[in-house]
Amino acid sequence: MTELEQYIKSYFGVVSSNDLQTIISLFQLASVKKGEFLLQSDRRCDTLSFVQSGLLRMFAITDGKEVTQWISSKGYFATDLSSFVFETPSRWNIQALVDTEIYIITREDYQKIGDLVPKWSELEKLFLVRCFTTLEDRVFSHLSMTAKERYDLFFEQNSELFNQVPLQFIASLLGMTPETFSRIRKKRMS
Amino acid sequence: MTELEQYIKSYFGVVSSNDLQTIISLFQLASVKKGEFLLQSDRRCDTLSFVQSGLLRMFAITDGKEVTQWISSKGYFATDLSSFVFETPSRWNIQALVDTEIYIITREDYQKIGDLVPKWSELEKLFLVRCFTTLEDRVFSHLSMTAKERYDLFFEQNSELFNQVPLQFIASLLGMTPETFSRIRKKRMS
DNA sequence: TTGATTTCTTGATATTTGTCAAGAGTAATG
DNA sequence: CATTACTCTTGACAAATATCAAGAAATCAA
Repeated sequence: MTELEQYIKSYFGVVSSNDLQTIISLFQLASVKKGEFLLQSDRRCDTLSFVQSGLLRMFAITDGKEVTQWISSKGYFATDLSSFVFETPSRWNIQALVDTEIYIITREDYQKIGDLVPKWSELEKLFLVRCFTTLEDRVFSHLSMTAKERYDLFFEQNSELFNQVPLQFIASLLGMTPETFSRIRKKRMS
Repeated sequence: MTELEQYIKSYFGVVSSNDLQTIISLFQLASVKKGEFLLQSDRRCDTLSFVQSGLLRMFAITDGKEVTQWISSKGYFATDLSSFVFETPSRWNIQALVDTEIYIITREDYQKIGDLVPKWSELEKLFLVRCFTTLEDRVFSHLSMTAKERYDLFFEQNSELFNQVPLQFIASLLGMTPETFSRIRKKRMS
């Protein structure tokens, strides 16, 4: 499980070896087949997962159109955070784009971490602030950047996705149509 | 200080009377004159504030242009969360749009809350998840809505700002130019 | 109250992005 | 490997939004 250790560390920071073992023992390795849903909107989200291999897409449907909010690749986590914490209906669907392996934890087991690892609430806080900051940056990109600029920035930071994921989904998460995406891409490749 | 109690409750949820008193005693009432900066970008953000009266604008400057990320009115909080928590240079400026009264707390005093109020870390977590969810919604609005739709939604939720704030700032935080904003507004008013 | 300053509106025009439709390319399945 | 289904690209066109410039309106400060 040494890779899960890395994901935990990368999100939550330094944890003692003992604590790390405690945390990791509460996760289960599981598989999601291509096309399967890890979460459906309007259901309650009872789990949180780290992607070990494969790809998960988080999306919602409005006006009959799918809007991709994020794509989680190896090392990323996936959950509807609001639903996971508040037990409200989920706003997102989470679906596997390819056969995917995940480390998954239930809400009950997640809550145990807090009891077993004294420092946990502090680590969790830092984790949440990082997530918040990432989204702040993302909002900012929509206030201050054009479609081309968002394309370039995303390509810099996530180039590996461009040959693993249907490009229409990347277009959607960047807030543009597949056609616009395709035209920008053409320029960038020539 | 009964209003500060309400802000705390609205963000952090139910707190016992005793704990609330403890928390509130660590905040100071302070004034920020119109035009004054509560925070400058690239400086470290050492405080968190709730607006008691007046208006604070959070913005950044890129390519010589000001981009308004948010406007905090009565009851909202204002800080660069990332800088406040990680002590990194702030990405935002925070400036008073009018003479403003705030309840302010320093990082040191904020950390004391955690020691004095046992439930605090749990409340803080819920607070952060709510903030995260709000930003998720905001990202989603840029992926799935037109300028008109964002205008309408923001007007529904924050109509009081429309006659208190230079409209160019609202335009910016909605991700459109002042001209586009003005034209949409004209249609909506006729 | 009166200038001075800032903010808002409006029109003309340019640019960006979206829509629709068709075809080409690619991958999935039996 | 053949056919079926997706996915991507391209062009023509439409719609949305930005830019620039000028003037009107509102606000501020002396």
